[in-house]
Amino acid sequence: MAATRPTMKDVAAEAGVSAMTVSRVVNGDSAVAPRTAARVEAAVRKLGYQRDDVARQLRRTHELSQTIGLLVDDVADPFMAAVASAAEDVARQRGSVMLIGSSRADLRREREVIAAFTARRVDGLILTPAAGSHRFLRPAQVQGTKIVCVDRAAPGLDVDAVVVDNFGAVREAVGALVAHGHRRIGYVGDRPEIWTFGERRRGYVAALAAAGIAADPALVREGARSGPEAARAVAGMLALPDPPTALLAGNEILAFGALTELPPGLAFVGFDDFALAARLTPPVTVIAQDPVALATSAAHLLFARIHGDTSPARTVVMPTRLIQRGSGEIPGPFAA
Amino acid sequence: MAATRPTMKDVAAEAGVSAMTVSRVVNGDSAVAPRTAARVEAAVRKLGYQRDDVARQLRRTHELSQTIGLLVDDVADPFMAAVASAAEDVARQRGSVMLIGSSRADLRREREVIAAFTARRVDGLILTPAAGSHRFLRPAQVQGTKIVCVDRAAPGLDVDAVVVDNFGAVREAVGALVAHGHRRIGYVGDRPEIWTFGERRRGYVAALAAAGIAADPALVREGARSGPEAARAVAGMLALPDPPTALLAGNEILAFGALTELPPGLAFVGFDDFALAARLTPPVTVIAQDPVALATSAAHLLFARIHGDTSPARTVVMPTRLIQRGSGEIPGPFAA
DNA sequence: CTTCTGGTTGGTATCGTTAACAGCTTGGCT
DNA sequence: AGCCAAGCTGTTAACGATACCAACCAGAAG
Repeated sequence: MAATRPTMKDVAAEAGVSAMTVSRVVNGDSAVAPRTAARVEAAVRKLGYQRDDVARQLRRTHELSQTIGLLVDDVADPFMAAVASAAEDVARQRGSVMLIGSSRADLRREREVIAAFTARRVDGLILTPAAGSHRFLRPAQVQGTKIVCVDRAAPGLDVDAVVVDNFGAVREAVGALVAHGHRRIGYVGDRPEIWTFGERRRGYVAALAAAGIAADPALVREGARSGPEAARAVAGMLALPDPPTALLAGNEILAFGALTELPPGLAFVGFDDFALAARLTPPVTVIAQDPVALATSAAHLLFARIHGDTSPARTVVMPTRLIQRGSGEIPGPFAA
Repeated sequence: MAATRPTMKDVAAEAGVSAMTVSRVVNGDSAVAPRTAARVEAAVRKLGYQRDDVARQLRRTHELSQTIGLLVDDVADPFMAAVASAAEDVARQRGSVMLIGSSRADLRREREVIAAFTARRVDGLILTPAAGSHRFLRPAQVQGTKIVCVDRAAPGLDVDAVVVDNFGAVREAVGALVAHGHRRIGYVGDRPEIWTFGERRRGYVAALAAAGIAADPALVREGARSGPEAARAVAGMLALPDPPTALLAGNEILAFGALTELPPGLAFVGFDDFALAARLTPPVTVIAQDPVALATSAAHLLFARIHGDTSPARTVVMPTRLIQRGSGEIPGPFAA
């Protein structure tokens, strides 16, 4: 049957010493005679003892728990997966473990998961905040939980964030489409209430405005959260009497969906680079960002805060790069 | 400054009751007079109190910690990301949070992360075991930590596993290539010491043997763990005096790498389906499996164990499907 | 009036670990 | 011998929550 987990007391009895001595040995405290330490170590091995970090954390309430929490929309999203991988790498380097949760863009779910994390005394949180106010994080923050946002800013919360210039990147990409002779440019994005997608749409609108093109609401489809949804949105646009000649997809997942519906000859730009972009026909022009660099930077920032950095909250903006591979350079009807 | 986290004692003082009463209110115990409960709730809100689950877990040592651990090779791998997402979903449904770690196929790292997890009293572990013996998990298992493997079996450990028939799937796919007239078929895989890739190679070898084709070691490149490594492996094979006319890639990441080097006319089959497979030229034939179903099944199995299922360890085999899209049906030199 | 019941509340000990301090050796020095 | 320092080990009391039991109160029953 399930043997119960041995405690320091058990090890102490086995080795004929006090629990305190076991503690010292287990934690590598030098002030133990080598012979005693050897006896304790033998007992540890014999019983299969492992220190109980739950009890340890309780006793050492003012020390760190060496646990951080990561909250993303959905780990299955390749961008978020890269973020999670990079964040966990840094956590490991810093001797911490990482709790992970998916909000699925649902603020209530995000709240619940964060509550479960803070109840376990995480030292800090890395978030891709869902839409809506994150004021609810204030108490946790006041009580010492460090918070860093990645990919998105958190409305109503004074925290560090590591993001890219979504507005500028999209404005540039749409500007390039305009320069290639497009005036009817479609945009498929996720919910604009999510900071990142709000910024991207702003960039789209700004580029059109700068070119003196009136924005057509029929060419903007937002709230798509999956490939099939994006595909339907694109199909809808293409069925218009005056369909777009170019299209911008707001992220990798939406790009995949859009590409399934994309007719040849339609110009296309996607946000986020992906493995096979160069292999498609035509090769896909993308706005590339570096999720690993974003997350690594965010994680380092978090650990700096955890270890006492109290400087004012800052927002780190990482670069994006427009990679022109062909699909975005297909000339439009107004090409020179 | 960082206000310190309020405790039940603080709430009790604020509400003019004992800590015990606060505990009852916080945990929804009914035996509290409504007026008292209201006073306590007001104090909880006023102080921003949240129950400390670390202390709670310690006191309730024989209850569950409502925490599970997931250990994968690398969350950034799309297959593993899907697994993580699905596992976390189930955990959440079951009221648990999930710790995540990446082994990067390094057994030592896997051990360390698992130790950090068990020290935090996880109720169970979902693993994609790296190469090597997992005997080291025995003590944790004996002490009650439930373990389920997903995607891979764990050599030397008596645990549940949810996998696909990698051997049969690859044998079928390679058999199909042979049937299309190929005799020089290349294989790019990860380290065969990892159970899954061992099985896949066995399938490859068995299919060739069944067709009476002598295996050529120059056509087998193993140990590739990234796109670029797979690309180099493929380039190496193609530079042979007698290059392959067909190629099988052992997983999604390797397929992406291989595809960058793949000349037109070479038949190709990849293990794992991916979003743009149908969009490539030619469309890519794949062996599809369902990582979400695998992980969901594994997680349900784990929670069943956690909640007392003591039946003998079982291995669940989920289906794969050969999706013929074109690249795998390109005829070879021996086509009828 | 006493006893009892049921509903509510509080006290105490404990989970496993460790900080702080106390106590015991041993050996060296005067 | 006497004393002290250094090195090692043990004791006690927490950390914050809760299981268990005791105590209290009102009102009902006898």
